[in-house]
Amino acid sequence: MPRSYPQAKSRLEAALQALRENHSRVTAPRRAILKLLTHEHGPFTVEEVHRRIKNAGDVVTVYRSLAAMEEIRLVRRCDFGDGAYRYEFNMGEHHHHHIVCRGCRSVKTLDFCVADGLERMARQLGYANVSHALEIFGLCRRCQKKPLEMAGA
Amino acid sequence: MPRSYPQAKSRLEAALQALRENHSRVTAPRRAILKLLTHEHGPFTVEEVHRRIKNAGDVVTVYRSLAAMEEIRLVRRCDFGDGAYRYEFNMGEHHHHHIVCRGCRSVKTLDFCVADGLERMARQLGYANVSHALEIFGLCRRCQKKPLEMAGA
DNA sequence: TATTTAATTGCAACTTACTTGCATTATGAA
DNA sequence: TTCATAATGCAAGTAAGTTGCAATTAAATA
Repeated sequence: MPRSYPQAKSRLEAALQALRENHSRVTAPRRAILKLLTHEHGPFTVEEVHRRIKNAGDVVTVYRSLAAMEEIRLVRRCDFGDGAYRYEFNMGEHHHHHIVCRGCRSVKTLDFCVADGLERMARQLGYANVSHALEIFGLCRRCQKKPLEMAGA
Repeated sequence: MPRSYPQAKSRLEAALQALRENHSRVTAPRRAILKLLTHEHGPFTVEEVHRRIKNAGDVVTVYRSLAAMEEIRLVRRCDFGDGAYRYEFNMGEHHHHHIVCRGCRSVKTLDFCVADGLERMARQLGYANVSHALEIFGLCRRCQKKPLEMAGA
């Protein structure tokens, strides 16, 4: 059940504005991609974005658009370790993490982070440009009842 | 500079024993792979393991051997988000994490974990079979001086 | 508004990491 | 020593993502 964000429209407008400010162009595919990402709870694989959108154009366009958006920090790429990267809208929102169901791949968002201390430590160890990736995996309640979907468990 | 583990030999013996106890067979490729993993500081990609070993046989064999070893928890797979999984020897050792240089891909091991609390929380939220993936990325001191290697930065 | 330029797209071909099927080989239990 | 079956090697196959290039088009400028 696609959950809609509040203020999705203004988020979309802000995103398009950010594109323009970065000498990127607002095209039909990009508009459609951002509409999906700002209106529904992701993250989405490239394939999902492409499938769910009418004017998203070629899949290659989706790849390239998302890469461009990631570069200007409109979108964040996450890695659930299952062979396909996922993208979620992340414009200035604070850092957060996910709990990912190994069965149905549903995602719960945690709005805090426990790894700030680790980043600080890495900086003290002399690293620059520090970041981190943290994902929690498990089997959600529904999937615990459906043994067949327990692929990755 | 490959750093050698203390007690590497006994670790290797224990690993071979674990193979046998799991109805797996000790073959030349597997012996060679485990020798590398127990004697040098990883983690290594499949390609690295294959390249560095004389009797490792076909790359397919390395893929299959490492997968088999992962299944019986002799080896842990980690994901630095750069398109190739890495494997490290991890036989009963406690859970830990890495700081990975985005330049040279060198790895520093942290012998503790901050995500236990998160796992507990996920379980309270109803998830079963909980695990997590956490990696820290940064540019190590050496790579900060060599701008050309800053590929992923 | 018309012109211009450079970003974006679509297509097709390619790369890379990894997997699978199957006949052959060889480990280790009996 | 025999023998079941685990593991290997080879070749072919996937699947995700990338690249080159000509055609298109957004938006800056005249």
